[in-house]
Amino acid sequence: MRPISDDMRTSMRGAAAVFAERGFDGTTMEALREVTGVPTSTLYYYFEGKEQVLTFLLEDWLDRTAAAAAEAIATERTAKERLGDLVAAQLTAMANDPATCQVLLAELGRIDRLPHIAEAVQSAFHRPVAKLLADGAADRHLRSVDVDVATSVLYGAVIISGLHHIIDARDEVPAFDATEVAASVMDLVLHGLESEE
Amino acid sequence: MRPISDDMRTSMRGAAAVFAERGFDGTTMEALREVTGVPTSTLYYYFEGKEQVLTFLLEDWLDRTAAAAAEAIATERTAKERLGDLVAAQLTAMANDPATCQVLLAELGRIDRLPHIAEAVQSAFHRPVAKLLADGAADRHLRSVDVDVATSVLYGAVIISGLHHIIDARDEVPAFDATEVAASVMDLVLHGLESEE
DNA sequence: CTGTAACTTGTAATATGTTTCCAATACCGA
DNA sequence: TCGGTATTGGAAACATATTACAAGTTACAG
Repeated sequence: MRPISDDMRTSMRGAAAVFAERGFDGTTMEALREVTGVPTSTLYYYFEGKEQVLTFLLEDWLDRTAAAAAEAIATERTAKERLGDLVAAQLTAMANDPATCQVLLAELGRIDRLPHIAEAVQSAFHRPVAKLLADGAADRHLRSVDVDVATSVLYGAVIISGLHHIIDARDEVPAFDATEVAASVMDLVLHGLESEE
Repeated sequence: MRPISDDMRTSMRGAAAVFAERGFDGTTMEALREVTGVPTSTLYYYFEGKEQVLTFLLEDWLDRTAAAAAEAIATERTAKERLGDLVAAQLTAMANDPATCQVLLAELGRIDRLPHIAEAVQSAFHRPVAKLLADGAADRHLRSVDVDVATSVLYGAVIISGLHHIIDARDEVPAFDATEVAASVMDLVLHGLESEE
């Protein structure tokens, strides 16, 4: 893949929507040409094929999300509070780019064959959570739990809740109120389901 | 789609593994013929196309999972206990058929265009959970929470935890110890992350 | 200004794979 | 046996990804 200029990056914006709507195989290069305005030949000049167009979009979004996540947790607040901020940041990224996010989900099943994407998911979702869980155990605001289980649970909770709202919202952007959803999810994840009686 | 005989159902078993390994578009009808032993013409006689082969596999698995879920919650135990049983049943279904499960995840993003599948997911995952949450609020063993949020969170937690283990396990069947994973997930979901100090 | 290399795009060819069609054969109930 | 349905092989139609290539355009170093 050749280096992508900012112009090209902007042109490719709309491509995610096509993948989201029609699925990978339902998306023709012709459709990408139509929506981006970039001629097919040019697409092949920059990308090695259709799949690379897709992975470019995913990595681009994941990188931005990872940056937002890193920023969200780099404060002086308690680990518990920062965990809420992190979830809110992740959901905000989802709400603001529902199409890409939907496509990412569609690739989750074969993520083991897309090492770059798997790594980017780690950076944007798992690693920040793992860090906060460790911090939280240290500052005593969070229970000490199995980090692997907890990151999976939290990742699943965030991504599926977000996807649920995205599908409900059809094509609106932002697809949902990230702060509100984050608050609901965090309430559940922090306090659990069990009655305190 | 013509009615599928039990013989044919059995023949199609292996197909999910191909979809899981190569992805939908990477899977050729030729590969399906090879792995199932069913000639291409016959596949087209029964299914309207490649996509319908896939949705058949998903519905078949989801129907079985829904039945297992229904059975798991039809006991005299408390709602809290039955919730654990339900999660264990769902994870067992996943562990026993990792390929199909992986493919299901891969279709989650476009589930809004597969109404049958969406409905089957509701039956196998969301509705049983929703019922138990209501029961649990009634019998006071569970907190009264927003059902929509909680079902999404729980669904995400289960499916992503399961997928995580499936990917780790590569091709082993069962892919992981469902009882053990269910216990970890339930601990987290019931008690939450917050420290009780 | 000019030459060179990189960028961009249209057109045409090729390769792969899905899907349709149809005729031949096997199977099965009345 | 007869009539219909199920099953299958083979060929052909069709769509699309991908490659090849030539020609136009731009950026920029010298």
